[in-house]
Amino acid sequence: MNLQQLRIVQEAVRRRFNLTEVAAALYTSQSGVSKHLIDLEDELGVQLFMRRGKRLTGLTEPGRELSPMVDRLLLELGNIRRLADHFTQRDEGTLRIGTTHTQARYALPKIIAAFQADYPRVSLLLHQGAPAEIVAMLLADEVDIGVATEALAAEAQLASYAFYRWHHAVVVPRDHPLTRLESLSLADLAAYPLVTYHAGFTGRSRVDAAFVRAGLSHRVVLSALDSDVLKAYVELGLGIGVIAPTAFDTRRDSGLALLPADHLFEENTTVVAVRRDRFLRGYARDFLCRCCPDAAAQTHMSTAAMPPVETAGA
Amino acid sequence: MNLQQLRIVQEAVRRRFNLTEVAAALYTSQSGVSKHLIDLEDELGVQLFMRRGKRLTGLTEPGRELSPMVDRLLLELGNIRRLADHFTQRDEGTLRIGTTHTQARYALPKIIAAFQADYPRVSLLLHQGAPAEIVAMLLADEVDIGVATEALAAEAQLASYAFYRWHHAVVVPRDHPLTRLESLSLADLAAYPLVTYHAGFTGRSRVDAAFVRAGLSHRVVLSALDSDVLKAYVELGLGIGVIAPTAFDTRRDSGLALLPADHLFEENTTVVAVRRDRFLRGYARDFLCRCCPDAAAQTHMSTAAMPPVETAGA
DNA sequence: GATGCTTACGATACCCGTAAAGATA
DNA sequence: TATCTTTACGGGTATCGTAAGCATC
Repeated sequence: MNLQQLRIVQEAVRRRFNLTEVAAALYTSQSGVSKHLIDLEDELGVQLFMRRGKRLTGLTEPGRELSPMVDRLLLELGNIRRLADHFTQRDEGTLRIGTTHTQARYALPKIIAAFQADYPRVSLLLHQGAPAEIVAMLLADEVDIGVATEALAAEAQLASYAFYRWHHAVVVPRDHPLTRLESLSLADLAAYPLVTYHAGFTGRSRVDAAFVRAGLSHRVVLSALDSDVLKAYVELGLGIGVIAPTAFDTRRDSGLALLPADHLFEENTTVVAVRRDRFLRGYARDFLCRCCPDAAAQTHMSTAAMPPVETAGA
Repeated sequence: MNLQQLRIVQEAVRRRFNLTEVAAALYTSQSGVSKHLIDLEDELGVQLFMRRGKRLTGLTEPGRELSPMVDRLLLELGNIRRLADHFTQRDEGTLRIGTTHTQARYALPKIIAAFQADYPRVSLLLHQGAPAEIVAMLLADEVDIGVATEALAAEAQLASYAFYRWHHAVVVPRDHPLTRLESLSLADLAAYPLVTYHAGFTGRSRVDAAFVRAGLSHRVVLSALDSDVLKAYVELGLGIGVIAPTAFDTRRDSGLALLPADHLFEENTTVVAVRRDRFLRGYARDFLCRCCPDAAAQTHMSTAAMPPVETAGA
């Protein structure tokens, strides 16, 4: 049994059992890949992959149980590699951030600019996606850090930290009747068609929940996943917008008015999350701390108690 | 980087950096061990071991952080091996149990006999030790299962399950004045010299706590770690015994009388524990379930290993 | 016929063990 | 001096890649 064999198992699962792809991904020959898998199955004495003729089609039951073990083992291998890099190339490397449009466009730029200034030798990679995709990216080790309002905090494998808290706000064309009200009520809003986020994005669930709780029925005439699109349609008069106020720029959005609605919708918390069992390079940890000062405490490091060096032998 | 190098790192830490011993333990040459460590440090670009001249004396800071990662990685490697054995040699192998004298002598025999009858091809290994040693054995992967009343439940890395609950009882010579009392009080006991367990054994802390709480001072004239020794001294008239009632055998201990004292001391729970992140072979899991029926739920298996401790956002 | 897996085979690199040398206590 | 680690060197083996052979779709 060796590490390359385990890497191949993992990659085979990820690539849906196409060994040609696996070989390409691992920069090796597919004949070697094939042999390694057969050797491993031989050594373990268990068939891990189901086959239809020569082609692999899936995992056997032992294979299904083995797969997460392999993942954890290789994750730990990555931790070792990262730990070494952490000490040798202190401020050099890559930081991969998975985030939603709204965060990438409005919440992160300031932090990223400051971070880049302090770590000029770190290249940043922004992977944009839906919250559920960000969770998947974190779990598959495709990004180091995830930022979103939804989905992250619910995943037990992730440690998430509060980035900022906010309430939805209402955006309307500058001359809209709602701008003349002293204070908004949900009933006022329900009278108009709404324009807001897709389900699963940027706190959409909170928006719906508020109306349901008030016994009002609202009509979402258009839902989209990014705030810019929403604002564009509000400007066209399609409906009134319910968006994250971070996404409102007084200067740029001069054709629109932002009406606070803190009292109407439940609070949202945008969080930054990392895989619990993954070692974070120094600069990655710093990035996390810049977003969430209260994350300074954690940092995973040596959580698992060192085996007592002393009582072992004799 | 390869698995052998990591095994060597782990063994070097356990053997306190004596590479000659490491080589012996891993059935290889010490020159190879030395080279592997140097190669690994080269590849990682970090010195892992502190050296005085040529001798290794300890871990550097990177080494200290790396060590637990290596342990987790190799634990996972063991899980893979065990999983394979689980499927190939279903009811064949070894079961290593770490336990205290009292459990080995009185609580386990019946279960072990039944187990052995059902799994004739499994060899059992009883490692006897103090509760703290049992914890160390579990963490160092020297035993599969631990049984004790103390120490186990307090360790976050272990999952422990209630085996049985009990209260301390009093043992006295057959004709002792205490046998004539309707019911015992702590004050009655405090009048005599006591014979009971060592600190850290079989609920000793509960015994002391009871007297302290009652504002009484008790004198332990002899403490020992096994119940048989205690009973012998009680029989000699050295003092009255406070022991686990499991350890009393009406026929064999005919020179003694057992006086219940459920109302005097707090309840103890003897537990069976396993390392959380360790895969249990089928028969090992069965043994656990025979002791603790409510352990049937757990079993680690495909449940993404819960990383130790730390919670964060919500 | 295109794609994908396995087998065969030769070159390379890696790993191990013996032996000798160097360092430490 | 005895113990321990490193370096040197040679033999064996495992790994890898190319190429050919087959199965699947």
